[in-house]
Amino acid sequence: MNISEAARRSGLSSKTIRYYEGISLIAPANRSENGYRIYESSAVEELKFLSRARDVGFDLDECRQLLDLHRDSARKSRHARSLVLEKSHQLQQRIDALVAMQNVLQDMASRCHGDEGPECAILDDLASGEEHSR
Amino acid sequence: MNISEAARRSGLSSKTIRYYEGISLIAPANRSENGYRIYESSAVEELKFLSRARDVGFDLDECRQLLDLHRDSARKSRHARSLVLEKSHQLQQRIDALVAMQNVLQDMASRCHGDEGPECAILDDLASGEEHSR
DNA sequence: CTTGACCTTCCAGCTACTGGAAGGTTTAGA
DNA sequence: TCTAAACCTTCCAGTAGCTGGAAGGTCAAG
Repeated sequence: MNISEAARRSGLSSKTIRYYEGISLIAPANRSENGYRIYESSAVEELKFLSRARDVGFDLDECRQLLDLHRDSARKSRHARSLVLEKSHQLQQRIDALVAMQNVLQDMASRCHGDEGPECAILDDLASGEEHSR
Repeated sequence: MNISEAARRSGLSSKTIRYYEGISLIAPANRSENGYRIYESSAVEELKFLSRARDVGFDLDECRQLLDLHRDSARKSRHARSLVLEKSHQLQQRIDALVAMQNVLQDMASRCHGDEGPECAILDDLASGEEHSR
């Protein structure tokens, strides 16, 4: 199949597939006579794997490691597990940070009249660096 | 004061301050005879404002709008409020997405032995695209 | 007079793509 | 048979928000 069909089946864009090939995340696709890339369903499986790994938050370097494990029949599952736990921890930290930001925003909004006047708790807060009661 | 002192007081790096000047987020600093940038405390206040706005999740374009409002004595507080509510909404969406990812990771990790063997629920999930219980 | 800590400008690189230009190929239809 | 649409190719540039580093000027202390 051509690249657009592989894209459709994998959930990635054609651009992304070429990009992944460019950075050697996947093996170079075979080419047909006219120079078009050809994909087997096994290649599409790898693309799907990548798409899912990206979806749950892994960066491309981590995807590379996961793909290596996926391909390695002598792998040890603790390697995959440790990648997942580490990523889960990172996500939790990002979530905590975002929630903290959101609390500040909500607090600001709750104290701002939001009317036609210039008085504004939000701008005052940003200007003064006032502490917020969580 | 010199740039490093302004950096120390504002919580930004010298590099970042120069960058903000480069993209015209702040006015060009006056220069002393030797060409060094000089900062008044009023400039430091603007830098602090930016630092805080970045901290709660605003991107540089939004910071620019907030700074414009901050400087405008005829501003309307509903403009600031609407920026905050919109940002809050965006943060909530990002949080929801990250939480969903984290749930998937936790589920994967819970079903993976994480031992010396090759059998691995994580890699199987990524390979198969299996649905996860929430 | 040297050392170290500042300062300057400018250029490159980071992530993970995406958009677009310029051009070749294929296929369906008038 | 011509043409238009819809593919495909490569390559280059841009995105956000800095950060690192090179090459060089300045300044204060010892």
